[in-house]
Amino acid sequence: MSEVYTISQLTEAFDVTPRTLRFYEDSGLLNPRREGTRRLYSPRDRTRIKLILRGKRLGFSLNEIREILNLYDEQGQGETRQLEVLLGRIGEKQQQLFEKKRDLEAALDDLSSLRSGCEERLLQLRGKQE
Amino acid sequence: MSEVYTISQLTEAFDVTPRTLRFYEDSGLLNPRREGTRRLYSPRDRTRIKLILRGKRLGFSLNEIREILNLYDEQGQGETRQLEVLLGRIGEKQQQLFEKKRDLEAALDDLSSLRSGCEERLLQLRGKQE
DNA sequence: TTATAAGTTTACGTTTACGTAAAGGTAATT
DNA sequence: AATTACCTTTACGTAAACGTAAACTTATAA
Repeated sequence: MSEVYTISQLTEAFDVTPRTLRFYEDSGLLNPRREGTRRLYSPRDRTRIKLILRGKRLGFSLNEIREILNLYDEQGQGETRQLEVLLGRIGEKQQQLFEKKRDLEAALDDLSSLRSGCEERLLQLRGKQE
Repeated sequence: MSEVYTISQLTEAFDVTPRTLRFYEDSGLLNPRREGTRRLYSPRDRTRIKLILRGKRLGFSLNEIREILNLYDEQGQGETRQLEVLLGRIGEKQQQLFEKKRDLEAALDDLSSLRSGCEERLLQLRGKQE
């Protein structure tokens, strides 16, 4: 359980280049501490990278991903009003994800139909052939 | 049931600019017929636009989307070998979508947990307050 | 002690997916 | 006849998300 990671450990783990992690840092998505000039990433940084990359795979921009990460950050400040606002923003993001889920399921349905059609056609062709 | 659409009809329907549709055409994703110089889009073009935009929302690049559209196109050429290859490619795309679905569900789970935590915290605060 | 490996900053380059004029054609109103 | 609406092509501009090269530092290995 090493508490910290070097940049190369994380680039290997997530299959990204150093440039990518530095770019995310420039964009304000990561904040590794420094040992001299070297970056040292914490487990927290690591999970943030995981969230960033997952967000990218789902088609979110880095700006949208920043909003999501902020949700996790602002959770600590336990002030009633803050929490209420936060809950609203969480709800919006959930809504966005639900919409994506609908899109995804529609796409899966389309591909299933296409597949069925092909399989059927293939059976017919093989029937004729024998 | 008008069989054809002008560019402005489709830009309104899908909330995109003319530039976007022309760009998709330049990219080889659409092929509207022409009446003189004007573009006339068929129902087929229309459904292709729908597929393109859905693909974009799911984080696919236009190149990846082209691959998907090609699956639909090549379906007609009923030659056994062709269909077998096609079925393989359909399977790959389905696989990609399943992976995205896993990502999506993980993201939804995370947000649900975050939400629960906030709601719990909020209840505690309101308990103290009264 | 001199490579070698791993890290750093700086800065220009590149791809994708369009945005945004500019300059013009055509068809229906006014 | 001239305005208006809608369309066209051409072409340069732009934001996002990095890639890539150059020039340099620091620590470990040979």
